[in-house]
Amino acid sequence: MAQWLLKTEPDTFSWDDQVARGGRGEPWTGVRNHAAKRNLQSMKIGERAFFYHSVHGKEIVGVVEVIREAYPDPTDPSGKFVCLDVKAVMPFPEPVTLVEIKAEPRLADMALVKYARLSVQPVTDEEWRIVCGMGGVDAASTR
DNA sequence: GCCAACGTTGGC
DNA sequence: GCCAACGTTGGC
Repeated sequence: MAQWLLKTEPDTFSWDDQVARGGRGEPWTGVRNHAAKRNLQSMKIGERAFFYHSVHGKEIVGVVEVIREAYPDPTDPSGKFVCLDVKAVMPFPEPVTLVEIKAEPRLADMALVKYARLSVQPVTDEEWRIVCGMGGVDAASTR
């Protein structure tokens, strides 16, 4: 089971918006980058992803679950890119900020640090555990 | 097929 | 608001 990180600008689509969608979930559209597209296509139903607020907040605010695997992005006129659906699983009691992640030596290799602009990123098992711990949740409870 | 110019993203 | 990083475009 792989883990992921999805970036969104909260002005456009925030954690609260995601929670408001409930179990119906929400299509994760707008990815226009091939590295991110490959990651989207690797994501399987039931896998978890961190929900990251870029620009405003710059923090991981919760965990979402993939409920529909990659399909053509309806917002892409070229038809080349894909999206998938996610639903909210749980919020982080303590959002984990980019500053905190950068200050944690064990997270120095996180894609969020090394490839700041990649909007869909893989997260390793160890990174998942560390970030969950910093966010105040037991990593096992996110499964 | 190379690479300079340009546009976009996102941290600061 | 600036600008570095990086992806994309288009001329050659």
